[in-house]
Amino acid sequence: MGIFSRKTEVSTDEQKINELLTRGVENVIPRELAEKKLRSGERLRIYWGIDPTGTQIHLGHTISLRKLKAFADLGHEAILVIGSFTATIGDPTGRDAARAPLTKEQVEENFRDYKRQAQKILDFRTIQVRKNGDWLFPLNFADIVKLASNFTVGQMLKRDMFQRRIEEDKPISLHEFLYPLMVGYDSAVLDVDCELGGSDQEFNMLAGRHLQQALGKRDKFVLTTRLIEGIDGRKMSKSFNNCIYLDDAPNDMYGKLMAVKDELIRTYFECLTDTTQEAIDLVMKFPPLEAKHSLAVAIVTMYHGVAAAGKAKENWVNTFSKKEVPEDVQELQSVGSLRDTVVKAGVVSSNSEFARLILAGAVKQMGSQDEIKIVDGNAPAISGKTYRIGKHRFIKIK
RNA sequence: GCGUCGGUGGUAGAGUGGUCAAUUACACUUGGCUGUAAACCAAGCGCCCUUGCGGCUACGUAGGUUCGAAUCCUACCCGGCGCACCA
Repeated sequence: MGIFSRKTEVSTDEQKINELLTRGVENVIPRELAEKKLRSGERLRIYWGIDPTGTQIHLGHTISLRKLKAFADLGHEAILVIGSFTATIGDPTGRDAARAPLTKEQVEENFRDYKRQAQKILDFRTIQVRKNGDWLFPLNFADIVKLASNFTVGQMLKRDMFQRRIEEDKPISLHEFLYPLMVGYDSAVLDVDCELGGSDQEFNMLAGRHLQQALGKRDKFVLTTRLIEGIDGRKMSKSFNNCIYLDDAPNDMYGKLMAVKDELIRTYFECLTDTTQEAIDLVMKFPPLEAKHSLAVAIVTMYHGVAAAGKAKENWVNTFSKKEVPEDVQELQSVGSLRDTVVKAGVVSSNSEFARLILAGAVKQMGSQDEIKIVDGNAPAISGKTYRIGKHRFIKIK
């Protein structure tokens, strides 16, 4: 632990503590314990666990990442736990049973990639990284039985996800009961004061609190971060395809942020940026379009810098407000007809799909003044011309 | 192990011998209206082409019955529930 210990001053600034426990936060359990610990001036040990499954970090994940950083910034001991063991077990939800166990090398590689993305938020010089395989792999069956004896089936079944699955006659695999055990053991081994996680992890984290108590370790509090909605208002999730990724290019990130529902602007500001409450209140008085521009600029700046954000805004205004051709049009080599060119490049998924788009009047050739609607499905791809398909797809023929 | 119910398109969930490329809802795509969006309205939503009341492939997997099967039969795989088991 060497370099992390000592000489770090722990801040007990009331306002900072308050912000820490409220902004982007879903729940703090138990709240009194959290407040007491944070005010004590003691250096707390806090951790957040991730699965090294090759995740593309999206804005939803950044709430926890940023929270971890906030703890570190206050002078606490922040630990990032990589689920190197859990990743080799398979999908805890049982949904994707065929998920292949990851090898050690894959875990390493995935984490490198994760770190590359997370670095945009975390300063790894002030964050410890631990792998839960270090203490989970050595456990034998007897150890596991002993651990399991700390829980009752009733406790496990209380989890509402299980309740729902029982009601719906959906399967619950036995190993799903072991998952909270593993997660809980992490916090017992690390003997932490606090665990962070998405609110979907609340049950697992509380299992850890229980286990830690049962094993006579520190009294841990749990802080769940909010699950943020994606562009369309549903939970941000890869399966809904409504995520904004840290790896998104500035223009994409900007475009996606502009597509966010108006009602989410304030939430995004509060959970995803450091903009002060007063500034947010001020921005929210703007017309929605402008408020959203502010949001987009703020977030793109965080991950790509001011210059890129400015350019992204300009590009967006040009293409969508002024209906000009975006600067980064995809250029395609013509292979004869427009259909073949565009299908071959994967811009349109199939010939049938292209035919439908033609029928719907979605395919247009851009001119300096007007757009010409293309009605002939066999129209050639004319060199030098730019075509627009629907609202968002632009291609230029070389 | 026995019994029983079930496995359908991105999801939920209809359909129980022909009229089923499969009702419907959500999601998605596109057009209209807008502020880019949302909401709303409309169309589309397996693939292929010589675009036709066209061909091909699809309702867990493999066979079978039939002029014809998502629908019936057989085997297998997977799941729920009940019974049994209580080491």
